[in-house]
Amino acid sequence: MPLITRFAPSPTGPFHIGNLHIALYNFLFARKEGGKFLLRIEDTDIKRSDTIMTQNIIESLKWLGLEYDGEIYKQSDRFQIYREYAELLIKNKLGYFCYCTHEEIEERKQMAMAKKESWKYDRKCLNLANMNEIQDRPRAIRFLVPEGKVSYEDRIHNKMERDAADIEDFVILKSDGTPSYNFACVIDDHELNITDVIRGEDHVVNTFKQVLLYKALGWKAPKFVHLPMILGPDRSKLSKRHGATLVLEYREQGFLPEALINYIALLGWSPGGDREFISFPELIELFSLDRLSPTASIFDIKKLEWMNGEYINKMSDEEVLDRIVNFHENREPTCPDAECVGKTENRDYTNGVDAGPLTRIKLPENREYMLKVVNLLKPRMQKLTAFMERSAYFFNDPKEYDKEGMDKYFNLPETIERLALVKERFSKLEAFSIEMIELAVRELADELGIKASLLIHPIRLALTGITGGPSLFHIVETLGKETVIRRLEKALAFLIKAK
RNA sequence: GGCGGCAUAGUCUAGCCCGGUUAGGACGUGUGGUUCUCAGCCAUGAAACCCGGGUUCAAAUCCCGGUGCCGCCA
Repeated sequence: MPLITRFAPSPTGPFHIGNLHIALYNFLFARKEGGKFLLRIEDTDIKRSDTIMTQNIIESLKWLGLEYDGEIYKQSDRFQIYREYAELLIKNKLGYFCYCTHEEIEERKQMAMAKKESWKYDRKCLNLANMNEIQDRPRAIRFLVPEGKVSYEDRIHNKMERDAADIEDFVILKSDGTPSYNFACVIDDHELNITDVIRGEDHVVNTFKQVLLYKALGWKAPKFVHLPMILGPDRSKLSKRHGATLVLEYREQGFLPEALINYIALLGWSPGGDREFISFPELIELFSLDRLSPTASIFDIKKLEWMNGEYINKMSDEEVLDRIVNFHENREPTCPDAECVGKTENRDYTNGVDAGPLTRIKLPENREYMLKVVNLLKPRMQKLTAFMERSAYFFNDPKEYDKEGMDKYFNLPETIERLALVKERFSKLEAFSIEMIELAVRELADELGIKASLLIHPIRLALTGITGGPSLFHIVETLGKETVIRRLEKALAFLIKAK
C-alpha cells in the first residue's frame, strides 16, 4: 500500500506557523517515502468556515512550495456519506440517538460540577423508555463507547493508552445532521487511504476516540504521529498575541519561503549533528520520523531573521533583485514613481487577512542600476523589505539630513569649505571609478592634513541624508558624477543658509 | 479538577537507545580587534544536563519518586 499523508486544516482561520509545521512534516514524509500528500479542508462547521480562509490556506501552501497531490477534498461535499455511516453504527448498536438539548446537558453538567464530580455524558438516552414523548425533537447520534483500555502506537510517544471509561459517549452526528470532527476525520482518513496521520499534539485526546471508531467500523487505523506544539516566547501556544503568526504575514514582511521552511523544519526535528542550512531538496532527502523531538519548542523570530538574512546573502544579486521585484508584483503601487521608496502604508487585505504593514513602491526599471544597488545593500538585508527601507537615497536626493548626523559631521566651521573642495575634486575627475574617487578623497585629506574620515562622514551625510550604509566610495560611484555634484551643491546651499 | 504529554544555557538543538566527552553547534548576549559609518568579519567570554533518591567503579544517559511546564476536556 502506498504511503499517503494529508494536511487537514479547518478553514476557520488563516494559515499560521503551526499549520506550516504540520503541513511541512506531512509533505516531507510523503515526498521522502515516495508517497502522496493530500489536502483536505475540514469545513463541517459551516458557520465558522469561510472560503476566504480556504483561499488563504491554498495561497500559503503555494507560496511555500508545499504542493499537494490530486484534488482538494472538502468535507462539506460529503455530509450524506457521514450520515450513512452514522446510521450503520446505530443499526449495529454501536451508536444511539440522543435527544438531549445543549441546555439540558449543560444543566446536568453544572449540577455535577457543583458536587465537584467530574462529568461525562450520562447516557440518559441510551435506553429511552418513553420514545413517544420526544420523538419529534431534534436528535444527535452518539457513539457507544465500549469498556476496556484504548491504546495506539505513536511514532513519537510510543505506546499511548487510556481507560475508555474516561471517554464519554461522544456525538458523531450533530442534531443538524453535520458530523463531528472525530467522525468525519475517521471516515475520510479511511476512504482516502491515509496511512500516516501527522498532526499536532493537541489531537492526542481525539486519537483515542478515533481509534475506537476505527474498531467499531471494522477498519484498520492509520499510524499516528503527534507533533509537539510551537509556543510563543511566554511558553503558551503560539497565537496572535505573540505578533505575526500568519504565514502570509511573513511573506509581507520580506521573509523568503525557503528560509521560513528551513527554520520551521528545525523546530522539533534535526538531521543530527550541527547542520543548520538545509535546502528544500535536502530536507526531503534527510527527513525521517525517527529524528522528531518530543519537546515543544518556542518560536524565535530573531533566529528566523538571522537565517533569512543568510539566505539573502548567499543568493546572487540577480536572484535577490528578482525576489524584490516579485515581492511587489501583485501590488498596486500607491505612488506613481520612486518618490515613496521607504514609505510604508499600513494595510493590506489581499488574501482575506490583514497582513500588517506593507511597503508599496514602484521600482525603477533600470535593471543594471538596480543590481548595483542590490549588491551594495545585500550584506545588510535580513528581509526583502530592508531594501525598501534603506535604498531611498539611491533614487531620490535626500530631503533632510539626519539630526544626530548633522550634530556630528556638519557642525565644524570647516565643513562648508571642505565639501566645496570635495565637489571641485569630484567634478575634475575624468574616470569616475571607485579607485579614483577614493584617491581623490584621500589626497584631499592629506593636503588638508586631516583624517580621511573627516571628509568621508560629511560627504555621506550630504549624499544620503543618513549616517550608515555601504562604503562611501561605492555609493559615490553608483550615484554617478552628476548626482553627486548636485547633492553636494544642495548640501552646501543648506549649510550656508543655516549659518 | 480529571486525563495525557514533556523536561540539556534566554532560545533552537547534538549527545541518551548501546553509561566513561573539558557536555558539541547555532541564534541571542558581554568584551576586544578591523574597515569611512552601519551591517559584517575575526578573536574571546559568560551561560545548560529540573530536583531527590537508587543501580553502578562511573549517570545528561538506566530505574523510581517529586516538581515544574504544556495540551485536551471541564
